[in-house]
Amino acid sequence: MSRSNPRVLSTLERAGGFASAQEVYKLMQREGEKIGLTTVYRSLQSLVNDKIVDVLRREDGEAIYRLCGETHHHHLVCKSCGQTVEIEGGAIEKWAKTMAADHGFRDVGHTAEIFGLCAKC
Amino acid sequence: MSRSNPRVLSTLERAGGFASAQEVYKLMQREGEKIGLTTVYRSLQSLVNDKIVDVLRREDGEAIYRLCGETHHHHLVCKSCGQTVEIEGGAIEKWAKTMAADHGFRDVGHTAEIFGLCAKC
DNA sequence: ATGATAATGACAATCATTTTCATTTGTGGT
DNA sequence: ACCACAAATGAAAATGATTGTCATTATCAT
Repeated sequence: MSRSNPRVLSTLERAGGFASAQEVYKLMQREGEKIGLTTVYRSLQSLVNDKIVDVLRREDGEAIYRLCGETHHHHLVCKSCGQTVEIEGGAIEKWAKTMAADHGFRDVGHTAEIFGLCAKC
Repeated sequence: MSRSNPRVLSTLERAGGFASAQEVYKLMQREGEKIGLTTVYRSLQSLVNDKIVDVLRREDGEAIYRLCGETHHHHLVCKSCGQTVEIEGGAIEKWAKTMAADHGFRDVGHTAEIFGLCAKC
C-alpha cells in the first residue's frame, strides 16, 4: 500500500526527533519541500506501524511523533519543565499481561506514564 | 464563574467513574436528562480544576475523565464495548516509586491503563 | 510504449472541543 | 411581589486535528 516518504522521517529527525504532524508539515513547507499534509500523515502512520516512531499525546490531545528504539518504553515527565526521561517498563509488561489473562482480555496494549517534579524544578 | 452541574458528576460515577465527555452526554440523554453538551464540558472542566476528577487520553486522543477517589486503582478497558474492570495495581505503585526515586523526581503521580478486547468481543 | 500498481495531494468530511451569544434561572435587596 | 444583576445554560457556529475520497502522477516490469 503506502510506504513512508523518506523526507518525512528525515524532517522528524531534524526537528529533534519530536514533533506533531502539523509541525513536520510546516517545517517542510518552510524548507521549500513540496509535499501535501495528507502524505505527511500517511508517512508518519506508516512509520508508527513499522515501529520506527512512537506516538504520544500532548495535553491538548494533539499527537506527537518521535523516533524510538526497538524497545517499548515508558516515560517519566516533569510537570513543570516538561523534561522527559525514558524508563524501563518490564514490570509493567508483566503486570499488563497477567491482568489481561486473569480477566479474559486479549489483544491488549497499555499506557503507563509517571509525572512529577524533576530534581531542578 | 461556572460551577459543576451535580448531575454530571453523578452520571460519571454511574458510568463506573470513567468516561469521555461525549459518553457522559449521551448517557444523560438516554436517561432523559435535559442538558447541553456545552454544560457537560464545562462541568467536567470545573471538576478537573477542583481536582475531583482526573483527565487522561484515549489512544485516539479523546479526553476521558475519571473520578480520582481515595483508593487509587487502574482499569482494564475493552476497546470495542467499553466494559471496564477495576484491577489491582500494587506492582505499578512500586514501579512508579522506584523509577521516580532513581531519577530524582518527587511529588509523583502516574497513570496506567490497559486496553484490549474482552472475552465477549 | 502499455498496463498494473502504488504514491501523491487538493479538497471535503468527520469528530471532539471551544467560543459566542442570546436566553433563562437564581439570588438578594427593596 | 418586583426588580436588577450575576451566574448558568445551551444552540449554533467556529476551530483545529485527523481521515476519507478520488482523480492525477510516478514507477516499474513486461
